[in-house]
Amino acid sequence: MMEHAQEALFRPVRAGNAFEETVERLMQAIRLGVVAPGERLPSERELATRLGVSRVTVREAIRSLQENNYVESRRGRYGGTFVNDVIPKSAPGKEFGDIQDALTLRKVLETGAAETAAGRSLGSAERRGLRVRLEEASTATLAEYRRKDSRLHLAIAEATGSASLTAAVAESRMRVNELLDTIPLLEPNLAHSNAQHERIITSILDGDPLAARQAMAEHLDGTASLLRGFLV
Amino acid sequence: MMEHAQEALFRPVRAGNAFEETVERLMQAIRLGVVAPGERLPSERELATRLGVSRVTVREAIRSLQENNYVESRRGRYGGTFVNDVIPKSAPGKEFGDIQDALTLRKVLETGAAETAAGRSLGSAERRGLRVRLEEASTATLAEYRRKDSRLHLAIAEATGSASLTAAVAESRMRVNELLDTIPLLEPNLAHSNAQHERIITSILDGDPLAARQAMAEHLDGTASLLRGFLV
DNA sequence: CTCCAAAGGTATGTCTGCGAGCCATTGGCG
DNA sequence: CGCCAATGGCTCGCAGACATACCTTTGGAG
Repeated sequence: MMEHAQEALFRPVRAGNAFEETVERLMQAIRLGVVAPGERLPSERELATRLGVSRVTVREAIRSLQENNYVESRRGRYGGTFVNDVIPKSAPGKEFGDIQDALTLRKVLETGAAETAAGRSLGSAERRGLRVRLEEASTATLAEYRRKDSRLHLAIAEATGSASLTAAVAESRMRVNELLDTIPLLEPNLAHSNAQHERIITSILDGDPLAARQAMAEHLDGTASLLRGFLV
Repeated sequence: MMEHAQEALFRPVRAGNAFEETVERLMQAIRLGVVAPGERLPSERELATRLGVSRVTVREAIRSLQENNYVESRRGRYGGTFVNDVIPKSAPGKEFGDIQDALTLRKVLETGAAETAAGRSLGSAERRGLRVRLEEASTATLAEYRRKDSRLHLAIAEATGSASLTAAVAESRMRVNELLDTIPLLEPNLAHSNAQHERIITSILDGDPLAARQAMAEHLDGTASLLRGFLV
């Protein structure tokens, strides 16, 4: 019997209870900037359907976000639940192994995504989308940088055309962002990242898979060593 | 709001109910060969703890496996639930998009795993483990090939030292194996695969990440085009 | 030969989460 | 100005899953 593989297969079947998991998803959407401050979340009924949980559970999750001031709800037609400008909260301490694990998975997923995206023939909408996200990230302030950065990286994952790869990247980024939130974000890092983003997107749009992979790998190694330096 | 990214974030929070998910996990362990025919599953109490479900749920899952003749249970000390020799069941029809999605994710994960494993300094136990799995796969009969093949690929994922990457590979393989079970497995494919496995493992043991990635990519492309040919 | 630890088999009461329905509020449209 | 569609707010009963406890079987150790 393969002892090590069992750890993967016999891990817990549920990430948590439905409520906690729902909170986590909504937090992801907010922290990754998929729903930006001022924008509206899908309606409770729609979220319940899409997340596969009851509306009661969705409401409990939203209530807890309200209590932490992440969102505000308004009733009536054209009402809804709107995202506030939020202060990212810091994560609890992590083990070295966890960090290494998260970074390993991220590198595999994101370099693979960049290579795959570069190897596809992208539609004009996708090409435009990538350029827009790049522009957004490059003009972002320190406060909004993490969110804009995530949007760009998610856009790259989407450009692979694989929904499950996009989901995996989103989850992976969430894990890594928790770690990144605990360390300072400095202007020089930001400028450096922007230059790397530029290379990555250019390589993808030029249809150069190897260059895209290489550029993404360097980009990720930057933040990875930053993380290891600060947290270990 | 990023419409496409929402599809990933707002996907259902639970893969299914606890019972179905538990059945799925046990099936994975059996179909991937992590627990081989004749071997014993962990005890019900242990599975309940590790999977994070109640023993009642574990028992219901095991019962349904018994009814489908995948396992047999024996009472008493040194009893337990033992894996039978099973006939792989065929999967229901899939959409082309699903196939593409599964193959894209698999390629990203497994080429990344091969490269990462080759870039690490492996312990002697890990090196030996890889050689053993390679040997097992190369001497496998047609009937046991899929299982031995999966064991080898999982061993490569484990060699990255990343538990979450291993879990992702296991899940990905499960998806792809469902598809592979619907198409014939031929001797020539098998011989070809063995040669490729040899190259992959040699590259990993030699510490040559690029060669490992390259060899894995070619290996996966082989079955990928086979699949596309048969299923589309 | 006896004991007993460890495994599967069974039963019960509790609680979470779900479904479904209804209420309250709001702002645009006719 | 009144209607009404779409949204959040609320309640109640049911089904699934859980924790816990106890029973039954088995085979090795003493």
